[in-house]
Amino acid sequence: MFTLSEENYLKAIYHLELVANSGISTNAIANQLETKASSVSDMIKKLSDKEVVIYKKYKGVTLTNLGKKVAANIVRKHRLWEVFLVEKLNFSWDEVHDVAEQLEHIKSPKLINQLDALLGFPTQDPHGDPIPDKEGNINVIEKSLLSTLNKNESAVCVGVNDSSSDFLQFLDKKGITLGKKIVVLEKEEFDNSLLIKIGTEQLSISNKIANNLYVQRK
Amino acid sequence: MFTLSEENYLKAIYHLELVANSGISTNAIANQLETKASSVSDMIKKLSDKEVVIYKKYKGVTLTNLGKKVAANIVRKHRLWEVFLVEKLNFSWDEVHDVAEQLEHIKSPKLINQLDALLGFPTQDPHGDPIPDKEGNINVIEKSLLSTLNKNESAVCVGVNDSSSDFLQFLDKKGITLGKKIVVLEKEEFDNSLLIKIGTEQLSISNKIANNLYVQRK
DNA sequence: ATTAATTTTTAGACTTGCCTAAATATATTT
DNA sequence: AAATATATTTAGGCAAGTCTAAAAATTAAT
Repeated sequence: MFTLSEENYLKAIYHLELVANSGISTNAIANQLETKASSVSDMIKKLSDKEVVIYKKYKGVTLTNLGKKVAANIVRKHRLWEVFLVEKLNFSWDEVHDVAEQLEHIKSPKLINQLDALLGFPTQDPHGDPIPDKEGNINVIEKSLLSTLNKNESAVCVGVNDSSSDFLQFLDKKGITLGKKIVVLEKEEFDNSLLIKIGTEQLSISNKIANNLYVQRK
Repeated sequence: MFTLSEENYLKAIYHLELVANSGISTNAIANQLETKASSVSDMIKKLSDKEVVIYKKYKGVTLTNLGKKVAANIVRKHRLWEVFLVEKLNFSWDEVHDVAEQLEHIKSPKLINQLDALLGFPTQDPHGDPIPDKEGNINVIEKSLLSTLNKNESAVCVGVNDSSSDFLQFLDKKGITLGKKIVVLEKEEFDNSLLIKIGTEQLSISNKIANNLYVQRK
């Protein structure tokens, strides 16, 4: 069994490994968890004793298969709860993260299995992120950043890279929701902004926005 | 804001106050929480500093109005989650306690309000216990222990005094559920056991059982 | 290939919440 | 009312998880 703190470390390492190619540094974890490298060093020893990470001093850390499974299960719970909050309790997608952050630590296999069933076995959370199955496997869908599209290409919104309230509320305000079709009408060389058609609307989208919105080419 | 441990102490004191008439002793709390009196002494000082209990050394402890409100809110959350587990996730009434014990500590007013609405604003949990409202008020219903009924009296099951799995599963096995009508056919002087009619069945009920089942006289 | 800069680890301390053992206060007997 | 028993508090210590500051290792730069 893992403490709340251990679970948070495992989750952080799990997320960092998805984008990293080598071992995860103490500093990277400290940064992710808003804590200090010295605290991370301490905790990594405990996790290493529990055989969920491989740790060589000064060489960064890697999840073991067990560690990956434990971490994926926490992510699974987090994302299922997010779906629950949106689908059943009328939360909007910018309100779910903090609550799911608490709910993900509830320990009850039956609870999470029944929740999964209640929600109809969803495969994605409200932000388009994949929900790991019971074994921790995720179904990776092909997606690209909106910023990589060329003029006249069309695509469908499938996810966000930034889940901050500010960004999500901005998308709401502009009527950009998952599943919506986008066509790139113009691509401005100067500032890499895009003119897009979304529904019947035309919108100008800054590069920063386009770098945080995932689409699937159509 | 209160820590998990502080919340558990407040809840324990709240439950003890419901059946006590004077201040709650250190030992009573220690007993309820399966901890030591010395630990309770420590914690009570913290709770006193936070103005949720009144504490005079050696004189027991009492919840302040703030303390009552905080405690009632935890109980509210616990019982709403129990309803959720039974109504939405197909838990049986003997499986809900431990999970609700975790869920009651989740901090999100919106979550609990929306959950309340999803469940249709229930006033009782699966064991017949009242769910405090947002202000901490509870709707006390008139109820008696089955053991207090006399021969030929009839009543309806409305709650349990013991929520242990063993007892609840026993009731399931005998087909005794909340809402069922009971008639006392015989009362045995020797061992205080009862012969009751429940539905079309006749059942012999020991005094211990009758002392743990609440009914409403009809 | 040394030196300098950065990263990581260690050492020591702090807080929370718990414990045991001892001291003190209250309650109960006689 | 003194003596005994019980309840409560205090004192000191321990584990988890964090921190700061210093030491050690690694990486980068000259």
